[in-house]
Amino acid sequence: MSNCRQCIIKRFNALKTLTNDELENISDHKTTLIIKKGENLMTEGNAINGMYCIRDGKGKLTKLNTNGKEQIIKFIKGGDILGHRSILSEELVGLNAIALEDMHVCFIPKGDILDTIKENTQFSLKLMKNISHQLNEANTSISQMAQKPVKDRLAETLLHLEEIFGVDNEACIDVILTREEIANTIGTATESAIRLLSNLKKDGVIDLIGKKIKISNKNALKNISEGY
Amino acid sequence: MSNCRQCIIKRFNALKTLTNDELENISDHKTTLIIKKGENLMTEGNAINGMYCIRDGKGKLTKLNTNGKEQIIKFIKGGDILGHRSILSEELVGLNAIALEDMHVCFIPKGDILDTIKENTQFSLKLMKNISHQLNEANTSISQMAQKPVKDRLAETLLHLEEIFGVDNEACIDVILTREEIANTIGTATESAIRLLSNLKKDGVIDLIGKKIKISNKNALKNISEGY
DNA sequence: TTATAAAAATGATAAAAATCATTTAATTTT
DNA sequence: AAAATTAAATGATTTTTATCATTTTTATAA
Repeated sequence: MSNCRQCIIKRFNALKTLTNDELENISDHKTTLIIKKGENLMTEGNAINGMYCIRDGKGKLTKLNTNGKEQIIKFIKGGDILGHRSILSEELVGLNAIALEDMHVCFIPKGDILDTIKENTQFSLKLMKNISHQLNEANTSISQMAQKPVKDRLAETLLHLEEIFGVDNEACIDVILTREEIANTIGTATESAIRLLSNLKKDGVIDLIGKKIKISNKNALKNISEGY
Repeated sequence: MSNCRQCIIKRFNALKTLTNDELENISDHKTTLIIKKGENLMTEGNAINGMYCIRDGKGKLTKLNTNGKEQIIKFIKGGDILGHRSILSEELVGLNAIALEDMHVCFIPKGDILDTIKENTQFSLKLMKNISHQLNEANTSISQMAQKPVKDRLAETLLHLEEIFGVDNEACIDVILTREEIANTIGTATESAIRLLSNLKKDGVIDLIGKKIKISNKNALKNISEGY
């Protein structure tokens, strides 16, 4: 089992503020797990007794609506932390975390997280910064969901996906999503998402190579996302 | 100028964790201000150098969309704190805070907040809890905006408004909003909001008394908000 | 109080988006 | 590799929601 001190993924999150002693302690208590594609790491409505740190793999955070439809709230990848929101608010988990591909994840017990918060102000501040930033993003999302038409939201989402996951060696957005998942991200019907993707392709703004999407005219896409 | 130790509004927020010494210190540094109806307490995109604690008065947190439309993200009232998200994430203010009626507000400089975070773990934890809770609410909001029809969102919003602001002596929701503001909360056109309110009245679910709204059949409204 | 402006209400119409139905293509399974 | 399943694409249609136009009501100012 690997040691947290050697782990380089932590430099992307609040765990980078930990002292060597704190890291040793967490190393001793952490467990590592493999989440296979399609499996749940966290489930909405459940209690949680620790925080997850994603080592690698991509995933989605979703919410199940009353009508049974999935809403994708956020995408996750290596370096992201999960579960801290629930621990800090002392509420049940609010979102499902589902692997889009096999993931390697470390689990750190709640007690260690709370102890570290009490001892290490820098860690506290980084956690707060993380959640505060997420809150700001969520507020922006609400506004866009409420006021932008579906086409604009699709453009926005494609730009966002490229920003998060980067591009592969063929310049395609480096994540594989079904059309349904894209629809569930922008909050529309699958057929509408498919149609709008086809239109963007016809207009030369994107390229569709199987399930992969390549942004071929980023400026045009930005304009569309802003309603032009 | 009043003293924070005597202030009872703080029992509704993170400031209740402060020691007497900390309260004295903040009392010395705080300023009190009156925000008249319609005025801004915070403005989107601005820097902020402190945290606000609302003593009384009601307000709205809004975001201006690219098309110039206002989206109401959240309602605020006495006991709520503002600006801490921006301080903690070290980002610009994300929302406008606008008074719906005259407000009394205290301003606490950023330095005092950050000092207190470092000294008082309970205060830190309460702040984190506050933001974590807000993040959870925001995520729920995204999901509902994306997937619920306008009618359901209106029902949801009316229930939410009653929960936040309570009712007056005539059992009306105790806040005065224009139809446009209601529309900007649920993310629809003003005319649509008006029409749906009229329908709810016709169906005997609510009562419209001038600008005041009375929920006359809460169960029916709950069912509507859940899509039945 | 009357004039003026702003907000609310309502009808008619247009645009956006969802749903249903079917076909085509891509994956999986046998 | 063929069959079966699932996902993607596309057309036709309906539903939802927005926009435009106008009237009525309410609030504000002269």
